[in-house]
Amino acid sequence: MAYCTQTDIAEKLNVSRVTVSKALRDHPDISPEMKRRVKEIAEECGYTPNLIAKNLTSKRTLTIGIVVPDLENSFFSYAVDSMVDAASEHHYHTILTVSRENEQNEKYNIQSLIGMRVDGLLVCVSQRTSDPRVFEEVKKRNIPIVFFDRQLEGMDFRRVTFNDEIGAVDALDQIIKNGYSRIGHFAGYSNVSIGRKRCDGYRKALEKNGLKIDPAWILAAGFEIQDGYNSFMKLYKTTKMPEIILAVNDRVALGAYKGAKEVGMDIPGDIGIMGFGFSETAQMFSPTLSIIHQDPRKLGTAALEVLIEEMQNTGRHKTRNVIIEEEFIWNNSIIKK
Amino acid sequence: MAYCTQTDIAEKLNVSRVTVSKALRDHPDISPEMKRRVKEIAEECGYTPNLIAKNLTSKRTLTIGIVVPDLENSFFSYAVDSMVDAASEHHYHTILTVSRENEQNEKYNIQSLIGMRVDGLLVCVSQRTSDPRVFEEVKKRNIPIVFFDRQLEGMDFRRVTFNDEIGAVDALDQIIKNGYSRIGHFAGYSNVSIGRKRCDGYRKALEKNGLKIDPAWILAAGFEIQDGYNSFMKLYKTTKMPEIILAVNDRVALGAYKGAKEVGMDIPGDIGIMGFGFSETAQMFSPTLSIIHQDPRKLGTAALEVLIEEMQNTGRHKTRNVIIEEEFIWNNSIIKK
DNA sequence: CTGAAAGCGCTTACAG
DNA sequence: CTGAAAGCGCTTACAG
Repeated sequence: MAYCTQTDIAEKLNVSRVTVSKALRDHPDISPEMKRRVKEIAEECGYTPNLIAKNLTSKRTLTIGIVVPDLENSFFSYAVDSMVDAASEHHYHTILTVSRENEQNEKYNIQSLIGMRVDGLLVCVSQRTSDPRVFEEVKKRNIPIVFFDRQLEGMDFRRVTFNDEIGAVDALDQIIKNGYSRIGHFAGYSNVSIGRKRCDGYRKALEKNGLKIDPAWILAAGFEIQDGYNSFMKLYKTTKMPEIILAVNDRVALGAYKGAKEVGMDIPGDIGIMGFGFSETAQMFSPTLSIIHQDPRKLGTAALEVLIEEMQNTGRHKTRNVIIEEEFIWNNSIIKK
Repeated sequence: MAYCTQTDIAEKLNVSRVTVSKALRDHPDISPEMKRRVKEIAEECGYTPNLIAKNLTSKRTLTIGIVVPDLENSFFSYAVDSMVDAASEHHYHTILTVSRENEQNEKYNIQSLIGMRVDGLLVCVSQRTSDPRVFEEVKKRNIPIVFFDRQLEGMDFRRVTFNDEIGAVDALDQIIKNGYSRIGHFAGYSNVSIGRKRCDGYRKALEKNGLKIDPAWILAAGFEIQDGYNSFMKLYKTTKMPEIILAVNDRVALGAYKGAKEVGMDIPGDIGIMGFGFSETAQMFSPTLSIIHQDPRKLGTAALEVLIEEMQNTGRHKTRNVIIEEEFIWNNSIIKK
């Protein structure tokens, strides 16, 4: 027989199922001797509690559902990794689903997770998600949910995000204090929220430090390697190059590296490059990329903690939005004067 | 009320629970009119089937448990991503667990998955796993299981792996046919199976092509960036440098890049570098790294397919071990003569 | 300290 | 075409 159940154990011992159930859970009702006997048999017949049955009765699954847009983006891999870790510390299992940046998949995933009666939900919406219906469903059912990294505008769920604006200002403060003043920005598109916020941070930092903003140094070309490369080449053809380029992400920074290499400019000797990113990827660069560090592990861990709080309803001092600090890591792509 | 059940629907309609259950599943027993009415109410009250209860009765969970050593290794992220994709095509859910290269976690994860009564298991064991007991447990319970990438020696479960030896021979054949003959190898340690197999491939390729194997060109230093760097520096101090270096993985190749840069050698102009790896990482290199491509998606998809076969017991023509081919991708780190 | 009763939300097999 | 009965493996609340 493939699985041994509590009933099987009860029959062997000639006691009731209840006794077995209690003994297995170390319920104070049961005598030590009985517990010993029950556990012995359980061991013998290879008893594995049927979590499904347990969940049906207990109304809790001790399971958290995770929805990410894409695992191939290593940022999310790291975030998920830390969530899984943190969850298991709290004795929760995790069910991971991937929506591949597709709103339909995302909806389907969330519905499945509801069907599995997860105790809580950790979700990072796809780039295009706009339909709030599934989330209203979640709310109606009182399922605790926390958004991380990205947010669905207009919903009052709790969320954990980075503050790119502050991150950019802090980092550029350091750069400027170090004596740099000619700083350009390879921005994403301003109609994408991260693109806009990072660019805002860039502008604020310059203003704050009394530097003029030169529109020719803000190149809004996109988020991919090729875009960074193109921006670099375009900039190279102008007479006045900046000393530092702030890239909207690491892929764009990589494009700038490729461009610099092609035209024979040395990093950091001839030009300094920095970008929003995270440490593992920064180490892949040569020289290692100076980054405004968005630590996916901090994000993941924080999101899980907030969810736990939400699930235990201990959130008396709820802060609806948790902001994760970004930290400037001065690697080797900018000379420290 | 948070959740609406079949019973709720039945009461509203004054029919039995069975009727509702059948109507919802489009059972031929039920009249179209009744189905319509049931579905209408279901929609109205926001009915979501309780998968847990369903599973308890149906004895199937339509869920596959995945165990990986580490998500921070992007190789596994990609593999998992493709598994999740492929699984959902077959209408299976996936539960992902991460063991962090720790045998204890791994054991715990597998036991949990058994407890959740997953229909099948996809596992990549940790580097140190040696205790076969959990796996014997799995076998005793007749839970279909497929090992991927790594294998636990001595168990006769099905597995899906790469063949590094063939991959190396194929790639080096191309290199040698292209006119190169002085080829070195930055190996891992030979007591680790992947290190050994890749090195064997290197040796075989040279022998096959009638080239002498120079022990001074085989540097077995480890698997990390620093090891590649050290090997490069050591090699650089000798008088005779090879034309090509085959690195045991991409991290070691990266170390070699750093070394080359430091001593002012141009890749691919002064030296060619290649390594075992996969395409996304190779693109991060500058110049892009020539790789013996271990495609994690091919691996993941194949593992899932084998598992599905195993679960459906249709494996009449079972091949116990599925080998995934590696393909040489000639990027920009080696000059094509 | 032990157990009989009832139930979680669903399905299967059978009867009408 | 519809439903009463029994059951999946467990737990809770109550009685003895």
